Amino acid sequence: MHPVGKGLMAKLPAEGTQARRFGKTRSAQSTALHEDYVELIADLLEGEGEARPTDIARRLGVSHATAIKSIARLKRAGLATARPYRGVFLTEKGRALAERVRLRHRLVVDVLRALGVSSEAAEADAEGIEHYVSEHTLKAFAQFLKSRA
Amino acid sequence: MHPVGKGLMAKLPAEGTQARRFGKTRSAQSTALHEDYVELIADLLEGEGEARPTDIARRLGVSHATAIKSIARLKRAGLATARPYRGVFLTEKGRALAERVRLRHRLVVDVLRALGVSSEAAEADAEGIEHYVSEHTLKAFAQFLKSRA
DNA sequence: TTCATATTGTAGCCAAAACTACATTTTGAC
DNA sequence: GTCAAAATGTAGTTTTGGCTACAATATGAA
Repeated sequence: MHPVGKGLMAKLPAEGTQARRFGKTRSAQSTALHEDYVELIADLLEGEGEARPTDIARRLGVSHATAIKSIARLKRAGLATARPYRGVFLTEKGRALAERVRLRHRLVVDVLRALGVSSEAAEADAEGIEHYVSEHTLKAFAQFLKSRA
Repeated sequence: MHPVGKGLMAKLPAEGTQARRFGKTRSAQSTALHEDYVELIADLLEGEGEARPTDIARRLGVSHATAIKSIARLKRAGLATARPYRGVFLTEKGRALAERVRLRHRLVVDVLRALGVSSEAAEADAEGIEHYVSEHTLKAFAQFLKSRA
């Protein structure tokens, strides 16, 4: 994927605490969109049997042109396949990503709800939050949920 | 706060569950950068007495040219002031935003730590997560922390 | 005071993600 | 089988956020 960041985290000054608090966010942005699309496509394929650009666009709240362009990027990234007028499908890599994203999404929602956030807000916020939860934090979330089950 | 979202959630198809799970994320992206910059500038002003573009760039891990462009956007947004070769300052609005961002950041970090996430991971993840935590969720976080104090 | 160096600023390029407007293809009703 | 409507695709524009390369300004040592 190597979105943009090449020598980003390379020579950080390491002066004090807030030196490395930033940086990762930037290259993660593009990943977030991929994840949203892949997650939705997986949902559509399961629920409707097919994932058409118009449905994707409607669900994401963007124009169909935007959706089609993003799907092209997904293809370039090796996450999806799509032939003109034939709908969108996920590659093996895409399916794996979708599965990971889905698990993570559920975990984040569950944690938020456990903390007293309403279902609606939990769903809404998780959509943004989930893209920034590291593996480490994810594990902590799982353990927390298990401990209070 | 009303970050950007105007008519986004307006005419959603409301078909089933995952209809409104997306959308907000998109327009929130630009806000996140503003928040990062304002937060950092406030830190620098407090800690160093001044916020120079080069320091900002280094801390954010971007080139100084990028930082300067972003500072220009901050100015356009009424969050900062800056005169050539004179450093960057925050407007009243900018300071208010910085304060809100800082509070929220601390709250997110504290919650993550309370859930068993290490300090380092909590700091790192919070940097991404914080931009997507709604007021509602923020309140729940505060209450959760209070309840287990 | 001069001048090298560091800082700051400007210009120009690129890719992503959004849009509108227009063109093409499919599909379903007839 | 035709043809209108819906779906899909394409083109061109904008803003953001990133970069490199180059120009201009400050600053500090000598």
